[in-house]
Amino acid sequence: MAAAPPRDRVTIVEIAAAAGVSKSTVSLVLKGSESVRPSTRDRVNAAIRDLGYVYNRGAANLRRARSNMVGMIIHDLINPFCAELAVGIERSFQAAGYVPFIANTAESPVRQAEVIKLMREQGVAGLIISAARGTPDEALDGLVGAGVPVVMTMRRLGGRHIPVVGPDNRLGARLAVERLLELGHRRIAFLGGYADSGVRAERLEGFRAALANAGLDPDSAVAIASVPTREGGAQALETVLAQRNPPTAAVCFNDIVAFGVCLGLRRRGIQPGRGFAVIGFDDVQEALHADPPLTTIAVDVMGLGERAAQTVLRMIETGRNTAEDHVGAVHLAVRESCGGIMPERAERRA
Amino acid sequence: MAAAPPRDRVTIVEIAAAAGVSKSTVSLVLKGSESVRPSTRDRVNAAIRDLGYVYNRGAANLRRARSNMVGMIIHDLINPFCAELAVGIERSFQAAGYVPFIANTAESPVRQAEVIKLMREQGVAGLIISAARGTPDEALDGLVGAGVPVVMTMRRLGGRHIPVVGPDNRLGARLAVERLLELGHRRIAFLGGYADSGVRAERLEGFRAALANAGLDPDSAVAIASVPTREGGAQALETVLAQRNPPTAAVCFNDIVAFGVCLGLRRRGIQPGRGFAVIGFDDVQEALHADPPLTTIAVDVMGLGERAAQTVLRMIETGRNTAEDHVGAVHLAVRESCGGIMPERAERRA
DNA sequence: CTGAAAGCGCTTACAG
DNA sequence: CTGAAAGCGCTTACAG
Repeated sequence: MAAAPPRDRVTIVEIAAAAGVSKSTVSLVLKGSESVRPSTRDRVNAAIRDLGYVYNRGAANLRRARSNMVGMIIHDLINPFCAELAVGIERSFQAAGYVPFIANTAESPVRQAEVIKLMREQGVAGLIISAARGTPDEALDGLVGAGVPVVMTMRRLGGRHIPVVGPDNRLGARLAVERLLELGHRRIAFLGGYADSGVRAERLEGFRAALANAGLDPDSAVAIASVPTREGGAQALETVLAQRNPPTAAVCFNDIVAFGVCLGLRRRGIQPGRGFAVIGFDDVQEALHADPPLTTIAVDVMGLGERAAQTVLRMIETGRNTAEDHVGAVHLAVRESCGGIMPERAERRA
Repeated sequence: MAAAPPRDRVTIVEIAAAAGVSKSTVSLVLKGSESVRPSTRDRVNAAIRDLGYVYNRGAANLRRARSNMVGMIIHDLINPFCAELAVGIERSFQAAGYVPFIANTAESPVRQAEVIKLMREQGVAGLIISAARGTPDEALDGLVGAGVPVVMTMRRLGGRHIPVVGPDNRLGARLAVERLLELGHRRIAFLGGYADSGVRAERLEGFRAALANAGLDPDSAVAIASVPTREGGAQALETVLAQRNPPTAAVCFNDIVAFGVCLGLRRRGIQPGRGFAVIGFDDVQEALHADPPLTTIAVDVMGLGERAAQTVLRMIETGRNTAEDHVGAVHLAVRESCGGIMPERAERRA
């Protein structure tokens, strides 16, 4: 970073001089204090306008020992689910007058550690993090130990009391299975997601619970892990279809995997929702416009993002650095990929 | 913003006391100065470690009248193209030791104005912006007038000399048309994109130029504007198929529109690439995994993002606040949606 | 209702 | 090689 020629920024002392008051008074006007005489206020504001004054928030933060910056660390910004989450978070922060730093770790714990350090140095008032895969349990200890409010989204960190905001993974998976059972499926697979994923573990738990409830043996149901991508979904499908007595339906780790499963089905000439039922998880925007439209567990990502933001905001403003977890509502968004709906349309297609 | 209980941050004076040196020396150690005796340096570093010191970048920035923050303003972070762009930009900034503020304007010029104000107050050293639709030409005058380096991506602002980094829209569209002509198509439509979009105007220009080159009448080729979404694409397709003597192929404003066109085709029982050729623009990650894989103009978004970042970085570090435009290379990524490739596979499918 | 003074946590000449 | 002093642009008691 070479030096740029110093720009002469106009400061409150110049405003004070122009308005014929002290800089204390300018500061009072800036914060909208009631105790400034209107005529003085107007003079100051006129000077601000005329001189093109720009408030220096950094200086103010330093003096007040408080900051209006908040951080958000996202594990994969290119994932549409994460992008929607980020937008929801950002929206709330902006509305509350905070400015969000965003950083994408691309699932790298190393990068994540750097970013956390940077954010601390920058003096963020609080932080929301969707942790990279393989994040060590102690990754946030420094931050939390220093009293910085931290909220996790989606993913939990082992053994730490950090509030988590995420959807009801167990219930979601249960709803999906129940739907498939209603439609008459008995051999249902769980497809995709990293084997070591905590979110996957929860979804799988709901999946198995629903099977057990229905008197089926949850342990006999296949669950294939995969990278949570389209390719991963397609591969998981191949694996499962190669088995003797293959399933007739799948609950997928998430929508992206489900898209991959649908792709794989179509490659084999099977129409998703006709020959094989597919249900996703998340309800990303694309799900509605997929072909066929994807039945999925809607989690209201934006809402979760907003909730996470509200939670840190409250922690910041009350000075407490703990909060309750939030388990967000989910519901089944029934569309064509699981079959059994809109029989008239299905007829027409047949 | 209520007050949080002030945290007692450890500062360089405490480090200085613990190490038995002055704070000047601590500062020197912090910046890695050569002129500190190794034994002193080690003592200081030990104190830093022991006391859990965190550098206060805000204070440093204030004193140095320089900042390590840069801003990026994105018009729609949920759009995968924009997300990839953001990631490319962020990567370069991080690598250069700057910390990027990111803001999503969701195509709102009002929001954008707020965000620009906030970033100025925060003291960003430079800014990259993909402007919201309908941004007034003077939106960046304040910033630029104050000498803040600004680079635009993708979209240009009328009548202003702000460097723009974007793909070669004209060439891209030309390549697409040329391919379709080679494949024997003669009635080719241009589908999607807002009618008032500058990017669309450029792509359309390339489209028409290619037709004219081939001796076809560019004015007789249909161009249907639409919102640049899947729905928009599907509607544009409907419009065009309803005409007498409809086209047999389409160059689409972007990949999202192209996905919508493919969706619309399939709804009508037409296989994209067999009954109707479709070419997109951008080569978002999804294009490769779409069904069928989308032929499209690859623009190397991440590379454009990195280039934009390098450009502001150079402006920041040289103190100049102009730079050349960058017109990024493009190429045609041939896949199945335009037909004419992989005849063996096509045979097998038939 | 307004001003003088101190101080937030750093860096930067300038001495020595 | 190291220290004392000034100052970045604000805010905050404290007087008056």
